[in-house]
Amino acid sequence: MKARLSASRERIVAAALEIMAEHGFGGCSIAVVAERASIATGSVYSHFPTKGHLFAEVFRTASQREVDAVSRAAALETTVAERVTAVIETFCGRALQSPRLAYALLAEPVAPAVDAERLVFRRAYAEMIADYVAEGTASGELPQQDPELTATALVGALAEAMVGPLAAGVAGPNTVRDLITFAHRALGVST
Amino acid sequence: MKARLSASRERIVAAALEIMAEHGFGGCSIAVVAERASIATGSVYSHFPTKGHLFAEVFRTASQREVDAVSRAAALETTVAERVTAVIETFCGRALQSPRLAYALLAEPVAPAVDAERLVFRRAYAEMIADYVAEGTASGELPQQDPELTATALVGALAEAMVGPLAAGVAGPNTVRDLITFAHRALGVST
DNA sequence: AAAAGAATTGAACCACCATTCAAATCTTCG
DNA sequence: CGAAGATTTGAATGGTGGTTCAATTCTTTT
Repeated sequence: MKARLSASRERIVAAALEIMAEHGFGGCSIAVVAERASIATGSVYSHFPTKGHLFAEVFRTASQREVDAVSRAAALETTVAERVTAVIETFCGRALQSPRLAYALLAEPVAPAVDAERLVFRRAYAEMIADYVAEGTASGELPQQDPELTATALVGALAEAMVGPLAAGVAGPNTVRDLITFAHRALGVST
Repeated sequence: MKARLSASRERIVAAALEIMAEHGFGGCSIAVVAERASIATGSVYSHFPTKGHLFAEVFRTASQREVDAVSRAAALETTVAERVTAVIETFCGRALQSPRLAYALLAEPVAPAVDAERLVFRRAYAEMIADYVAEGTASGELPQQDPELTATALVGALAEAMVGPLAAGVAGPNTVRDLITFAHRALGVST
């Protein structure tokens, strides 16, 4: 019984995730999500108070997955330079693999309730990077700087550099390599 | 007669600009704009086919103004480093002076038709900066790099670094200074 | 000054979609 | 098995706000 309840809740989220990865948030009406989850539209409201709550959770789930993947990749490395390289390669690699999803998470116009989650998403990246930068300045690998600001700016740089390729459907073969160079220079990695 | 026509067209755009600078695009319904312009709601449609067209033009007008101001400031300088400094100072200074407008242009969720103009807006900045970067690599002031990518990444970095302060209403006193340092490092300006 | 044409008015229309709720179905327990 | 309670159904509701259009007002022309 409880199982059935949480099962259909998960089916709703899963259905919404699929649709959003295919068509973005724009294609996600309650009716469409309910149909994909094989339940009635009204039943969605047994599990979520409003559409905003549902899609906030969907956004959170999808973005957590991304942050985790990037975080895991970075953790395998040791120097700040290597970690930032891993962050960029993973971030860009995944974005180019699932462009519709990446666009939805990074840039698609959405309702304010969902937009708030996007700030959290970007801050999660920024905090991860800020930690590495702080390590680097502490150890002397990097010159003195405000880790928060550097990290925020880097996240912005990555996101912006991806939006074009995501819209166009392709990235130049050197985009990722050049972004890594950009980031290393910006951090002050000694060459 | 013709004068009257284009006069009220301009009044519509001016009214929409005011409202958007005060309340963002969210506060801009056709009815509100028409009222501020002292015309009937229906009359808006004698000048613009749809709401999207109107606000695309409004967005274009506002952003052109910003790009021009930044461009003018940069043109007064000579080295790439100084020009980029001028770009950042002008960009951030104006954004912090008119936070509601800056937020609307940079980050506010909007209809897709208007969103398309945002890409143009950001590209205009990126192209300006790309020209300077190309100059710099040609003259040897900067190391070899892809000017387009560097410029795009810098625009993203600036925008992202401003969103927080715009939402909070204030920027740390060192934000602009640190952003300039970030940009100079990223470009490879020799210290 | 009057007729023809253009522009303006603003209330009504309509499409869209989130949200609701009474009826039907299913689950649990005496 | 049958009653009580919980869940699901999906058609109906409602709010929002862009868009339309017949009636009106203004401008131009003769």
